[in-house]
Amino acid sequence: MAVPALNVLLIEDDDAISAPLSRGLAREGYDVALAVDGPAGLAAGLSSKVALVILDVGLPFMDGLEVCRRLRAARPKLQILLLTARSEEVHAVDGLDAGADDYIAKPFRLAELLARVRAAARRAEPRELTAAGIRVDTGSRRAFLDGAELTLSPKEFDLLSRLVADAGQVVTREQLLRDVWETSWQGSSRTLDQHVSWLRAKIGPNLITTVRGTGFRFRGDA
Amino acid sequence: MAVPALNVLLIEDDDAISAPLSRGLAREGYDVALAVDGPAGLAAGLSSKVALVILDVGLPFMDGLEVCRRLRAARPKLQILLLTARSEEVHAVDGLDAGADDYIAKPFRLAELLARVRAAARRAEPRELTAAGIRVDTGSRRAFLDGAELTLSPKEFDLLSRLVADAGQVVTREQLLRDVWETSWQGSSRTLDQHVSWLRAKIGPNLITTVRGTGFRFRGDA
DNA sequence: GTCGTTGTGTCAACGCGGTGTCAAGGCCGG
DNA sequence: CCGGCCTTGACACCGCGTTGACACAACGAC
Repeated sequence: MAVPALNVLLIEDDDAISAPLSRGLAREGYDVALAVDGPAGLAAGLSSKVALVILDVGLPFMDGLEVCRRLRAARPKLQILLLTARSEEVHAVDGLDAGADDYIAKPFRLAELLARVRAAARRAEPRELTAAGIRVDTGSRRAFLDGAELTLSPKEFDLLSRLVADAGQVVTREQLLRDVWETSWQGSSRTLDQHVSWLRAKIGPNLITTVRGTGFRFRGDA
Repeated sequence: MAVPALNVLLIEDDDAISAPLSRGLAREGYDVALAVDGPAGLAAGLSSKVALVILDVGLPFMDGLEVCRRLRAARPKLQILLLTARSEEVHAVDGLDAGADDYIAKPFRLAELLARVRAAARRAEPRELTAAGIRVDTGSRRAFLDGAELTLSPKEFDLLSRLVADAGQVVTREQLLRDVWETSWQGSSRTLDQHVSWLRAKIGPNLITTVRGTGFRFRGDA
């Protein structure tokens, strides 16, 4: 399902936790960045590229709750998932007050955390993507070209969404296969090219440009 | 979101809880009112504008349970969601006895509360849903097509309600099975398709669109 | 420039699987 | 016992994804 390589920021000083976690997240297809103390995490989290933050409450130099509060103040729609050292120590109230969207108590199972992250990621996904005359509405799964609705197959829709989500940037074949096809099999296959071809037939040949040896790029606004 | 500006009343004296909560609710698109003690909450809750109440049991001047009882007596169909200080203190029995529709124990996760609210909102009070010539009155469980009443079976009505509630949006098969059938079994079954087929026979084939591989979408425009 | 190599565009064909619908059967309340 | 209502299996349809084949464009070596 077209999860467009969501940027996740992990703020955690304990390597024993952050290492397996970021590995697991990467395996699920997220783009993971790591910060190891409060101020660094806060700075990184202010970047609009980050859509989801996993935040430990116990951090050097700046309390996690404080980081949470500041992040929330600056970015109301950011998804913040709090890791609490023990469920007793930090009450839900504190987390709520700080503006966290969800929290999970250590020790936690990796699978559960990933499930929570998936849920948060769904909430974080933008409902509408727009670039170069194309509008993609993920809620209704409809796409428009200059206001006129396009009739797209499921895969075509997912592919277009993925490309438009990173409009102006190159999306590699591997990313596309991973996000749209959910297979990391990178055997040579014409499938991807075929779908790109079909898309071009429907939206015109100028919006998707081939980046030879790498992938494709959707036209950034202009 | 799915619910068009549902009026929610939050009765909570602790600012540390009410502040983030009302922020979270507002972010989800609800119209939130706040009352900080029992009598005020009761008064506000009697207004027919309010469709859903989130009620803390520990309140100044009047016990939350008492507020709940009185609200229930006056408005049988009002959705009441109880916040209990700790799961041990107030038993489910008390809450149910007082007439609450759901209750949730502190500490709770914001995401979970919001999910419960969504569920309650879906059940909430004589709501009239309208889209594309269809009018659904969930109070009397009657549906109309261009003013003419439809004769629908219970499941057909539930299905139509669910689709119209998210008119313009794709409702996945999983969501429909969960919300209409309340089973999370996602075994392949033709049941859902059969009901959609029957619905189409009664309201015409153009209002419900199949979104292949995902679910169905009810026509969004008026 | 020419050639060879590698990556890409696209056509056509195939087969799978999601969906629409009929019909049979079961459950339940009147 | 009858009549709605829901479920389920069966079956056909057809949209859709996949794949192989082939032409061709891009690029490097010379």
